[in-house]
Amino acid sequence: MSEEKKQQQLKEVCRSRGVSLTPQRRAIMRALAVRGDHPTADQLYDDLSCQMPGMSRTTVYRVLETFVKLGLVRKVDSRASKAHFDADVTLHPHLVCLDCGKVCDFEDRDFGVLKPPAMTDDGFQIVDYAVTLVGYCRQCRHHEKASSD
Amino acid sequence: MSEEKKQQQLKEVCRSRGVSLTPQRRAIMRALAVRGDHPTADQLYDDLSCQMPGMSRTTVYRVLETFVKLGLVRKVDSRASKAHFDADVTLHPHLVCLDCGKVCDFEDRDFGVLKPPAMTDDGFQIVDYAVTLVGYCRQCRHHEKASSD
DNA sequence: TACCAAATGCAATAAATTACCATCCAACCA
DNA sequence: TGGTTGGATGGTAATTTATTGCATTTGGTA
Repeated sequence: MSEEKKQQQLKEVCRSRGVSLTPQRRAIMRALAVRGDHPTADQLYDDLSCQMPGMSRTTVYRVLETFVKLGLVRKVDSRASKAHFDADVTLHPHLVCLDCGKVCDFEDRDFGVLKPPAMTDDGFQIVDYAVTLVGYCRQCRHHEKASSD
Repeated sequence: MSEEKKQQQLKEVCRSRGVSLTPQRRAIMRALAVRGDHPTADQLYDDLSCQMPGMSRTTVYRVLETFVKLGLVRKVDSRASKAHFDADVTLHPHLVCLDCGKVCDFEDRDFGVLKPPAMTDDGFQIVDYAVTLVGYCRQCRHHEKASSD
């Protein structure tokens, strides 16, 4: 989805759910939507603090959480202990680099399309799933070569 | 794999890789292997500090990391920002509860068996993958009912 | 049994996230 | 258009999770 469409979606969802459409929320959505990778809250804060001086780190964390609740943004699991965010909420597999922690999309969107049951025998209700491919991005493989034993 | 077999494996790997088989390592492996869910380092520390007074939190973190490096334990991604550990290193899908953060095994081990390419067009080298089913465990669904609107 | 490198325990530190609260402003209404 | 108000923000402090430095202890081996 384009950045403009995402802004449109943000506007509609804010209106229909009765939450304020603040400049910060617009800026955070823009910053997230224009990135091809899937940044952490802190990476977004770094991007934003230049463009919008006074933007608070707390606000970035808070707004992202709000977006997740509103279904505008998806939280992506990575192997590192920080949350990554994705403006594309449709189900698709991700690549995670074990070296630099970068998270990006796997091109083949039909890969790993599954039909999990709505409920397990144990009574665990399944509402979503994620397929994560783990390895080493091109950049890190190149560094690796230089320093490998 | 049973807890005894896991201890056996630990012994063999320690010997072959030249690392010490300490009481702490045995205790941490036992504590992990006997749990059906996949605890965090801190949960294991809580379990262990009762049985083995003097056991240090640092040691738990450090030993788990060592086990991962030795291939004895797998680190499991969850939606929460903490690492979970699994003594079963074979590839299998996990269930993650959005409410309590608990991570456990999905019974159907053939579910989500994929064959990712070794390399993407972008030059990302794939070495592993994970399938994570997300939802609400039975316990949390019951609590939910009581407090739902 | 004695040695030594590796492992441990403790304390301090770092990184990521959340809580708190005074101030501010987007949305709504007259 | 100006006033009102409840939700949102910014800054700091606190919390949670994880890591590091260093002195002490100990498993493995001669």
